[in-house]
Amino acid sequence: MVTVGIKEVAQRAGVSPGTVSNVLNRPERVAAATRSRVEQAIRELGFVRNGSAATLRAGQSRTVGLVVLDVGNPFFAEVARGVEDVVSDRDHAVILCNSGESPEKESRNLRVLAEQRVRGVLITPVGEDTSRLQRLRDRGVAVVLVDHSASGDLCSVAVDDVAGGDLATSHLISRGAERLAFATGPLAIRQCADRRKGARRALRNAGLPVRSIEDVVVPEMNAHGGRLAAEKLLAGDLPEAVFCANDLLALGVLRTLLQAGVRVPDDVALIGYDDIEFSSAAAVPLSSIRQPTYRLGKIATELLLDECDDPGGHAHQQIMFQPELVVRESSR
Amino acid sequence: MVTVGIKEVAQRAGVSPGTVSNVLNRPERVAAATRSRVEQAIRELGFVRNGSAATLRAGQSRTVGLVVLDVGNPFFAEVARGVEDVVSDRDHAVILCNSGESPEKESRNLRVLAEQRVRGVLITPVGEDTSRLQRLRDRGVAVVLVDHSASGDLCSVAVDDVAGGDLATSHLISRGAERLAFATGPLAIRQCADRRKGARRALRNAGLPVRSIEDVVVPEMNAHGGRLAAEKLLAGDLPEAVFCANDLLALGVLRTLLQAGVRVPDDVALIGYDDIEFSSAAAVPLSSIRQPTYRLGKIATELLLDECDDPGGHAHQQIMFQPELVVRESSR
DNA sequence: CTGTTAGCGCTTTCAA
DNA sequence: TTGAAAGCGCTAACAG
Repeated sequence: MVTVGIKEVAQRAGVSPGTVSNVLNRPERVAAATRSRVEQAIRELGFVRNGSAATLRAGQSRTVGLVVLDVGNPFFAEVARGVEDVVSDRDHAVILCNSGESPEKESRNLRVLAEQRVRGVLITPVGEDTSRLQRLRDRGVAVVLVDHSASGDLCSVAVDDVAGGDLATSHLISRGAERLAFATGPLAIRQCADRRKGARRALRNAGLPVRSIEDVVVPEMNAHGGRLAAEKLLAGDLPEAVFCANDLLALGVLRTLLQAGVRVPDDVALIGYDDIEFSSAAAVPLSSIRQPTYRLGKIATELLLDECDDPGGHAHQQIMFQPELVVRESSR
Repeated sequence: MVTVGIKEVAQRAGVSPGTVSNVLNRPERVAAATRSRVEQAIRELGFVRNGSAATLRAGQSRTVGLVVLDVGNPFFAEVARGVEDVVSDRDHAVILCNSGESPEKESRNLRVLAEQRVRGVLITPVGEDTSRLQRLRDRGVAVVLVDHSASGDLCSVAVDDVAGGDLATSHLISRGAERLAFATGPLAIRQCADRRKGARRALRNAGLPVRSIEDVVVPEMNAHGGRLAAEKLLAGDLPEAVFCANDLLALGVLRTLLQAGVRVPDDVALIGYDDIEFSSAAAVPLSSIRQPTYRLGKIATELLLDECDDPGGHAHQQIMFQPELVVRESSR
C-alpha cells in the first residue's frame, strides 16, 4: 500500500502542495488550467485526502455525533435517517452512538465524540441532567437536544407530547366517549407522563371530570403490555374509548379485545401513538398520532450545522413540533 | 476555550509528553506512582486526547464505517445495533452511512470513509459489482459484506434466504397444503428471488410439481402490496396456503383475507418472513421466518476487527446464518 | 495566482 | 522507567 499524499499529487501536477490544498479547499482561487491539471493528477494517483491531518491542522472536523437511546427503535432509526441525509448533503459524516438508556454508556459515547473532535452532537439525553452536555459545549462542541426540550442555552427539537395526548383524547371525546381509559407504560417515562397530561387537558376543555379517564399502567410498552392492559379493562366495566401511549400497546389491546368478542370501534374506540407503519395494517386499522420523526432529525441537524458555521450569530432555538391526528377505522 | 493537550498534562504532572502518551497507550510501561500522578493531572485538566492527531501519527484510526441500504428499515437498524455494541465494547466508533440503494451515494460514502481513514468498512453493497470495494481494500481498509455473500477474497455474513424459503414452504406442505401461492415483491430483489428458489426446492423435495405454487408479484413489499396480492388471490381459486416474502406483505394479505370472510388458517394458512415485532400481535398471530439480525451486525463487526488486528493471519470467512421457523396461529 | 513555510497534537524510536 | 526529538499529512498565512 503506497501512500499517496498531497506532495505526490503536487509533484505529478508540477505545482506546490499549497496549490493542491487550494484546489481541494478553495478551488476558485486557482487558475482553471492549473486546477484541471491537479484534478487529473488526483484522479490518476487515486489520491484521497487524509481527513485526520486536515482536521488536526484546521482544528475542526467534518463529523457530527448522534447519540440515541436505542438505534433498534424505529423512531430513532428514522431520526437517524433524517440526520444522515442532511449531514451527507453537507459533505459531513455521522458518528453513531447508542446509549441504550445507560448514563455510563452515554458518558463514554460523549468522550469518544470529544476525542474525535466532532463539530457538534445531536443527543437524546438519558436523564434530565444536562451538565455533561454543558461540559461538552464548554469545549466548543455544539449540542442540539433531540426529542427533549432545552431551556434557553441550548437548541432543541422535540414533539409536543402534551398536544398529542390532547389531540387523541379530544378526538375520542368528539366521537361521544365519556368514559375513557389511558393505557400506558411507566409514568416515569416523560413521553407517557406528557401524553397523560394532554389527555387530562382535553377532558377539562370538554367539561368532563378528570375521573372520566382511568389510567391503566403496564410495565412494558409493547404488544404484551397491551394484552395485560386489555385484560385489566375486560375485568371491569369496559370504557367507551381507550387511548394507548403507543401503537404497540394499542395493537396488543386491539387483539385482546377482538378475541374477547368486543367490537372495535362499535363497543370500544381505540387510538394509539406513533403511527408506525403496521398500524394501518392491523386487524382494524388503527387511529394514531403521527410524529414528524424524519424532520426531527433533519431540522436538528440543520440547527446544529448552522450553529457550527456561525457560532457568534447563532441564536438558540427550542423547536416544538406539533403531532398530527390520523383517524382510521378503530375510532371512526 | 483553552486547549489542553498532552503537553499541559505533562507539565502539570511534572513528566514529559512521551510519558503521558505512554500512560494513555501502554500504561503498564509506566511506574505506578508516575501513572497516577499523570492520571490525576488528566482529570484535573479535563484532558481529552485529540483523536485526529493520534490517528495521523499512528496511521490508523479507531473507527469503522457502516454503509447500509436504508437506516430507516428495522432490519438495518437492528444490524446497526449489533455493530454499535461490538465497536463500542472495543472502544471504537461507528461512522454511519446510508446509501439509500443509490450507487452514487454509496461511492460518496466510501470516499468519506476513506478520508476518515476508518479501519474497516461493513457494507451491504448496492449492486453486485464489488470492484469499488476492491479498491478500498487495496488502500488497506478491511471490508466485510453484510447480508450479501462474498466469494473468497472477502469476509461476508449473510442469512440463507433459500433455506428460509424452503423452511416456510416445507412447513406449509407438512400441514397438508398442495396448492400454494408465493406473494412477493419484484423478483429482481435478490432476497425475493432466493426465497422463491427455496420454496421451489421444498416442493421438489416433497414430490410436488413446481406448478403447485403460484407467484403473485406486487410492486411494493408493504401492507398495501399485501392487499393487492390478496385481491389477486381472491379473484381466482384460493390456494390452501400463502407464503409471503416479508411480514408486511403478509399482514396486508391477512387483513384483506379476513375482511373477505376467509378464515386463517382454516381456509388459507399464511406465513411471512422477517418476524418483525408486530407479527405476533396481528389479528391472527403470524407465522414467520426469523433472521438473526442483531447477530449479523455483531459477527460481521467481530470479523472486521479481527481482520484489522491481524491482517496477516486473517483468513476470510463467508458466514451463512440459517434462519428459523416460528410457527404461530396463522399456520397452526 | 502560486510557492514557501511553520506548525496542528500526538506517537514512537532511541538514548539516557 | 523516563525524556528528547522527529515527523505523520495537511492547511493557511504570507511572500513573491
